[in-house]
Amino acid sequence: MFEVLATDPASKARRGRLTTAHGVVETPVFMPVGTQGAVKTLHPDELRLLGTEIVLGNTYHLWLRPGEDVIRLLGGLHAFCAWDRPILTDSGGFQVWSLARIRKINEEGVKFQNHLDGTPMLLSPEKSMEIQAALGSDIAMLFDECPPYPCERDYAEQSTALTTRWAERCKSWHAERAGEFFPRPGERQPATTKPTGQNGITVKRQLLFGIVQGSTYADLREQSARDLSALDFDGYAIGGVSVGEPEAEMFRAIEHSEPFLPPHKPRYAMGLGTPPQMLEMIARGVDMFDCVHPTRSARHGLAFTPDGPIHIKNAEFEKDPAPLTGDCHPHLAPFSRAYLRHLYKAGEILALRLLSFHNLDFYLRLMRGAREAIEAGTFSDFRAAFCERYQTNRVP
RNA sequence: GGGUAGGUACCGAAGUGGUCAAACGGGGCAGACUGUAAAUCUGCUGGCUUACGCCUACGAAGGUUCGAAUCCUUCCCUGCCCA
Repeated sequence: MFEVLATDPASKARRGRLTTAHGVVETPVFMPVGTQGAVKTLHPDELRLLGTEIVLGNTYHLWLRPGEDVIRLLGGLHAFCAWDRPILTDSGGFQVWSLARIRKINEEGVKFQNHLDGTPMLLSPEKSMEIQAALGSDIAMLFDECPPYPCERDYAEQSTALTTRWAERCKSWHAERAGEFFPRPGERQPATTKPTGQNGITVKRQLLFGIVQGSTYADLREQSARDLSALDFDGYAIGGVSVGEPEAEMFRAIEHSEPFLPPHKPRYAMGLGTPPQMLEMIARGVDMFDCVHPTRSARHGLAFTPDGPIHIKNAEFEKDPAPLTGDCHPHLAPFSRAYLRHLYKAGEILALRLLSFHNLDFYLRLMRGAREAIEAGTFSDFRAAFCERYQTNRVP
């Protein structure tokens, strides 16, 4: 399922290949976020044009609307949103943390009122697994409890233990029942489009990833990583990051978890990060990322460039004839900064689409660059050069 | 020509004696955004000043008053109605 193809001599960076039911994912990889079954503003053709290998969907949001039954009836999430490449679904644990107003966590699961109409609901490990199986994602995330930052030691300890117990329940349910949903009875084998490479491996089941918690406590991170490793998941995420903690804590969360995860399984840093952060994470042994930053920031007028992000709405670009970057994607190359600024300020939807496309291109290209650098054994130079330019040469 | 309603900051629009450099929108300028309740949110927006503060300002000019965007006089301009 996951092969490590090359490693960087000067860091923990790995070049890998993850095989799922809907195709191969080359790592390190960035996964655009498509919470409600859509990467906001973009057509699947555009995602393919970008070379997107895998996208995210969200259990919580799709459960509430339109409901997993609807999606199952329409042929599963891939068919529903016309995306034939891999999909990873997040379990809903994060949403329970981030938006459910009134929530009560107990051993069984989380009781809360949903954000749409306040209906009382219960999300449990089994329910999350069931929804994800019904959606038919290639990778399901286990249902965890994402503690806030900062987090008291006592709470973190209990929360981490709970996540581990839930992990066992997720695994049991998944092992016993996911097959009823996935692969879907009668579903024809997906016409897998393998973005790069072919490895002859076929996967006919939904993969399941564990999520390491432990907040900012090194020993809890270690314990969590060890406990989850013992459960033998297909991959391991590091959770409880991107919840408002300082960047240093984010890196420490990785450093405290990674050594205790099996080296032959993919590692996924949930919800991260900025371009330099991702390279730092790769150097610490992370293989997979997802983040709303490139797409949300795009909708707010931020465009990524090798010299750092720029606010396209700023007056300095009013008459700037240059494209966003010197080596723009051909899809974006015809457009000047002045035009993009105009579109944004005029409230034209096209601005949001073009900037989303551009930012994802920037992220995906950064990952391709990292992969090539790891293969070439030059990742450390690549990382240093990128970060140096990104952070110091802010040029309009 | 007569009547009538008005002229407030970049625009629209409140305010009708002191707490007004003037509410609120828009526009403009800047910032934030990390497992997406986000095409969202925040700050600034007369001049000088780090600030205290000072200066200039509610069509124009005079006046009343301790004090005027607010009251009085005249003038200029605009909308509408009548001739």
